[in-house]
Amino acid sequence: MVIGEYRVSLDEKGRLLIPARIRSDVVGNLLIITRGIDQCLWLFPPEEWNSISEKLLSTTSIFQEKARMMHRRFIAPAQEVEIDKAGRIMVPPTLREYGGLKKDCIIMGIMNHLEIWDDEIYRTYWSDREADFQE
Amino acid sequence: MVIGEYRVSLDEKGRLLIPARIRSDVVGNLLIITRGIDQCLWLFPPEEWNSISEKLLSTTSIFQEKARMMHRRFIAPAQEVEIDKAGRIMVPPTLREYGGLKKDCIIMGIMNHLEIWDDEIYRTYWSDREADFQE
DNA sequence: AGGAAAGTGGGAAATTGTGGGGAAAAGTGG
DNA sequence: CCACTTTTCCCCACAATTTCCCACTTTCCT
Repeated sequence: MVIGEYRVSLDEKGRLLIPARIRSDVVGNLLIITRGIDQCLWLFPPEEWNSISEKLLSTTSIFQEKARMMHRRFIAPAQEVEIDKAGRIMVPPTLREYGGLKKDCIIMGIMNHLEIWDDEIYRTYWSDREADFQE
Repeated sequence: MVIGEYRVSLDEKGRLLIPARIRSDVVGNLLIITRGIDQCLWLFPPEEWNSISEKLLSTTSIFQEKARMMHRRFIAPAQEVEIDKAGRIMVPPTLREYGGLKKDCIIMGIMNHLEIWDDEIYRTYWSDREADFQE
């Protein structure tokens, strides 16, 4: 039950502060981070992630083309990250690259997950869509 | 229960480091490596491999075309590899060639198996698919 | 204004990753 | 069968990264 959108920044060590407002709504200090759709990163609480990944894995086999694709796209890039004592997470390098994260980022809560965007990419996302949104 | 995607590189001796994050989720220090689908290599823990290979072998006979194909494709190329004290495996030359592994590779955990890709080939894999993925 | 909480940065130890030497084993050719 | 080359294995030393921790600054709240 997390909502809100915040401006955050990656430090030189690749750490990203989860704003206190969001943090207080996260249960443990563990999150699963993976690639989202539209060049952003998704963060899930472990239980949420388990139900998603189980769904993806249970019904499918590595001998099916589509299943392999889904596994590679969502399961493989996922990593467990811990919120440190200062309330930061370390964004893994491969995901930092997928998300195109530079320094300035946006983190937002959307009920049962969080999204991290590169600030510039997020702006572009909206400027590309604001037009078709007007109908 | 292995997930994560990491940038790794083959050294001149054909050795490939299994990142510590993945290693800690692998039970013993033995893995079975074989050809995967889509020009990557698959790595299984021994028990997982046993159940897969048994399934492939038990239900089929060498007098069936498809069975012979599966055996030659997955069973025959399989080799046991050991994780050495420095956490590396030695990728057998034939498999290295099959996977098109040059220097820069990607290793990823997909719950009960690992995949190794040549970095460039993996990029191509996605650039070929990103389009149909958008549904 | 003052105290508490939130955010920021960086030092240093511990762990992880990298490369390579050299002995042993395997492969090759006469 | 022996000499020679190549590959593999085992080990160590160094480099890089990560982790852990602490101290300082800024913001928020009363």
